[in-house]
Amino acid sequence: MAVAARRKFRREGEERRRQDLIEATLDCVAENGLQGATVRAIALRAGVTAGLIRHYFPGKEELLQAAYATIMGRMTDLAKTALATVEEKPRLRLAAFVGASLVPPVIDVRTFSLWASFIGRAGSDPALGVAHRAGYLGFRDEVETLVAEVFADAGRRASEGELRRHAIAINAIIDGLWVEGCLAGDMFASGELAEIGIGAVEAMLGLSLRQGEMA
Amino acid sequence: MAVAARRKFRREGEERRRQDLIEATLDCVAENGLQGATVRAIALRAGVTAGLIRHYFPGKEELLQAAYATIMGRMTDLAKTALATVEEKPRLRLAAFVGASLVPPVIDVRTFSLWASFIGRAGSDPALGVAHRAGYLGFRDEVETLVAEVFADAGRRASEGELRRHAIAINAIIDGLWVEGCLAGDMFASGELAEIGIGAVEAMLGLSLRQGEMA
DNA sequence: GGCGTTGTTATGCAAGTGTATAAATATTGC
DNA sequence: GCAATATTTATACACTTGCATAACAACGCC
Repeated sequence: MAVAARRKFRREGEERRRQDLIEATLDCVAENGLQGATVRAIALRAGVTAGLIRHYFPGKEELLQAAYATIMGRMTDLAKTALATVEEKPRLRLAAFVGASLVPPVIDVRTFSLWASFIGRAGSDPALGVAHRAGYLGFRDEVETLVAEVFADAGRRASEGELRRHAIAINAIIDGLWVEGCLAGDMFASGELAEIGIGAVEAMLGLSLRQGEMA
Repeated sequence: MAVAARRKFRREGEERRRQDLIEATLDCVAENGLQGATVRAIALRAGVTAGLIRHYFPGKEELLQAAYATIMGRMTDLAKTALATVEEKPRLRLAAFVGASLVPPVIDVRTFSLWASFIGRAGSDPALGVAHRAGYLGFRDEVETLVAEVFADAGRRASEGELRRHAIAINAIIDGLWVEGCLAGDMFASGELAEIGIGAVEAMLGLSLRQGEMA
């Protein structure tokens, strides 16, 4: 008798399974928004059955939080990688940072979809709002430090307020170009956004940031 | 006998009801994302029962599309209002436009929530992607025209490529500051973002845009 | 190689989903 | 007032959702 055979399976390490489930969740959210992230869809994509989710997470809510933490961490890491350039001179480092923020893998539709899906609820979900602020401020502080170094290197002085405003504006330029690059990357030539971003920052600071034309 | 009384109701004009339903939908989406926009939640907020939705829309999908079209139109209108300043001189008009884009009602958490909720699916939903592009390009063209007028007014010449790059960068500055203002408006003093935005655009164009200090 | 542990599947359930349909009543024209 | 109309409510249905539970089987240990 062909009785419905029970599905074969392998036991995976706990960390591996958790990671797989989180990754599957991110895939679902990226493709169909939070609505698409049902336990069954997630399980299907992770290659397990739905019930297993509750073996690794208290509930779907916690899985989503873990997924959000993961994507936030990943974005932060990307930003840090962009910051950790090998360049020595502050001006080159700033240029490298801006440029790296405006090409793949930072420019990425999937990441953008995830960001938008989660951040859309930052207005109503306090936890999300707080997380965004923390990430943004950390990021902006780094930019501000970088700008301060650039100014020092160029022998220019700037007040705290000026540094703050510059950091806010540079952040905004990067964010704005990032959104456009993610949403409609094909409208721009390869490297064009990076070029525009660096040019804009140069103009804003009144300094050349590239080698060969440095004052 | 206290038999369950049927609910009283009033007949509203067709257009009014449609608008109410759309507005209720936007409220639901803004507060709890697309997930929160269930027919019952929408109906409750609109003060009607769920079945009525299907009397005005073929299905929930169409209601959501109508809601998206509404918010897009509203954002476009706000942008147009910001563009339609009374200023005569191109430089003042550009400054007024940038400034108006960075204060309420353009800066608004609810609008941002709606934008993020819908745009998150622009990567997977072609219709959304196309709509975004159209809106963005229209917007950018306006900025480009404005920049061209500013240059002409200042007696400066710029190639098509330069104009394009300036428009892209100015757009990005506005968008980036807009996002921050919406997400964490309380981190900035009133009018600070507008000030930063105008200052950044001035630096990028190498021109003063305000009265009294014009070259 | 048998056996306990527990990761995993399978099944079931109550609540919520969008939609279809019929009944009821507010409104209009006479 | 009264009948006709179609807006609105009420109810039902099939399906999906997250979660609970029990059966099962893969792996480690002796």
